[in-house]
Amino acid sequence: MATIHDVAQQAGVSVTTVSRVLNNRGYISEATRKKVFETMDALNYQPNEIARSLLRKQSNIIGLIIPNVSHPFFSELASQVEYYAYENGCKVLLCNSQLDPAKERDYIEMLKRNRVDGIIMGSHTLEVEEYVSLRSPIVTIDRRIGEKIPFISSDNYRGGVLATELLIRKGCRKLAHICGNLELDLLANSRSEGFRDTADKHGIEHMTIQTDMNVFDQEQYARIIQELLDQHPDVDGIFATSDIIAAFAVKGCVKIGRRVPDEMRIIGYDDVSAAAWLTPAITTVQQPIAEIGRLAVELIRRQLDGEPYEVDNTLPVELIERATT
Amino acid sequence: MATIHDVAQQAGVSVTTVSRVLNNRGYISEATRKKVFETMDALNYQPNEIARSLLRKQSNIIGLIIPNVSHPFFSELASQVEYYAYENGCKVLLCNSQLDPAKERDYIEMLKRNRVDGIIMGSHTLEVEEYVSLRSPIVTIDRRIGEKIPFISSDNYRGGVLATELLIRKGCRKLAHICGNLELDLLANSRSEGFRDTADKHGIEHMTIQTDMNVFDQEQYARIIQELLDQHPDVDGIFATSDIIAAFAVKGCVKIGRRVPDEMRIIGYDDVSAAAWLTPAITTVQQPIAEIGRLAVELIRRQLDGEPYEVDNTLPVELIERATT
DNA sequence: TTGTACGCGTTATCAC
DNA sequence: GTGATAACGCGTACAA
Repeated sequence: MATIHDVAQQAGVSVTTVSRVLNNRGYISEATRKKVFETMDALNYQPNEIARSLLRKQSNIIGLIIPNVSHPFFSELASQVEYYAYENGCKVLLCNSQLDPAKERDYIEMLKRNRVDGIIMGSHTLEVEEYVSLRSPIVTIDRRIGEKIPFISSDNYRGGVLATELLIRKGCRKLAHICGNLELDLLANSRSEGFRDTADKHGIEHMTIQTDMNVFDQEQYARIIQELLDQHPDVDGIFATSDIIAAFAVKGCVKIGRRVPDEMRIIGYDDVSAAAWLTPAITTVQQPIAEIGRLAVELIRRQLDGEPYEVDNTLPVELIERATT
Repeated sequence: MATIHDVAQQAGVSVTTVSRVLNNRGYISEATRKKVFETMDALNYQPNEIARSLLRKQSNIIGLIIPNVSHPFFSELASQVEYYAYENGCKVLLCNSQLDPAKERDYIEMLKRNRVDGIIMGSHTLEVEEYVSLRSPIVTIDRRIGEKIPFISSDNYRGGVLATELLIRKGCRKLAHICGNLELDLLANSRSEGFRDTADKHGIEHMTIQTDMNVFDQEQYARIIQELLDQHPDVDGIFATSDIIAAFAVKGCVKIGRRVPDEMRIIGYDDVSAAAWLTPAITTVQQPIAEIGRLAVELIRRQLDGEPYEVDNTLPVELIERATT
């Protein structure tokens, strides 16, 4: 692959001149500029970004660490992050932690060694201390890990309240809430609090079921739903912490002939696109995924540029009523 | 951030020595090795991969260009690619082309400038010539672009045959096939041939509907289905080119009271995980997504290492019968 | 308007 | 066993 020297030699100028036309800096005569451009594409020259990065001490790469892109919520988030990163001239390095602390740690170190501009953390299996040691700009999604480290999350508590109130308003008498593993220190856990508080306030019987820490374990979802329907036949309303789990709840009901929404009302969380095209379409609490992605990239950039930024970025949620309630 | 010089100075040795312990090369006394290691984590030293890459002329980065990760098929593919890349000590750069030729071209050039180890092309909006010019190892998914460039695809023709035969066997009298835009030069187009040939062979009436070139345009899917059901009420079997489109077909039927599978049989393609947890679960032609991802990474590595490799990697498909047939 | 020389952080080569 | 030094490809003072 041709280097800047090759171009310079071929064009009969110095490397400085080539560099100048490349970066459009300083004064150069129209003649040399043209000649340089010509030899550049004659040689099919592509400037070596690695050398540039080394010099500038910036890679223009953003690391995105999430449990797994194959989960609809994270795939949509990744899509948005990529979109806004591209708009800002950045590249996205995709890291699936699988919620494995070793892999997450490994990825963090890899990103540091590669001098990424910043890290968007959507996976949180490590202790807070491990993150603060890294100096590079960081943004967390759905977890607070320090006084000055910006985090983005939807208004989880309010989401829990909205969902629960809807179920109660629709006449549910006994509620179940299926959430992620509460051992993980996530802001999403507030959904459970919102659920509990609201049910208590209305004097409605309720229960909460945690999933394991595995990523997106569909068999587990099916099993949990089945056990719930089996052991608590009087439950007539479910608030699931994701649309996928809600979909499994629907499936479990259909399987045993429980009619949705007449005999069982179900509500999810996230509003991934699947929630809309499922049959029946799932009532859900919408997170503003595009805004989360946009903000994540912006917060990295702001830290990089030394601009002021908000630490607490709690975004509003919206209840989307569809066919399962 | 500390450099190798800082470590050397602090430890009272030369940079060469530090480099040696870092890479475990040559002979070094146990004493110095220990001392170097100590100062390394005292300074929280992380070797600069960018400098390494510059020297080695290898970045250990694989570029993955796909239409959009938010599409379930590509999100699952991306997940697998990341999995196997990680196993091979590689990183994955995520590039969504949005099926926009300008963005795809832009990403290709970016990847070249960043001297990636190889490119996995899952988006194909450009002419063949534009790909062959890049020297770096490349693997295409679902498109053949040259005699020596390896491609991976499922056995699309056979998938089309299997799906169509099933519909016919189940008693369908008039079939509709919804495929992607046939302007795109994709091997997936063979599914349509398999469909047509099989229907012809059995003397079954059939029609084919193309979608636009937009990525994952859900409103379009809904519209196409509605028009189909509206204008061709006698169609009683649909072969969709993706599970998502199949899901929209189910939704459209439910909406107008057409019972699935009694009055309308529907079959998708891919077998993304959603196909299993949808209600009803979707009958589909399974692509071996994990194997595609594994192979893609391996083919990059083989080209890099100068090992022999297969050009035609057509993988077997499997018909998965579920509730929509 | 253009060229020379140095440094970015590493590793490989050769010398001691 | 260990240390100087020259690359890798580029950008930028500084000089001309």
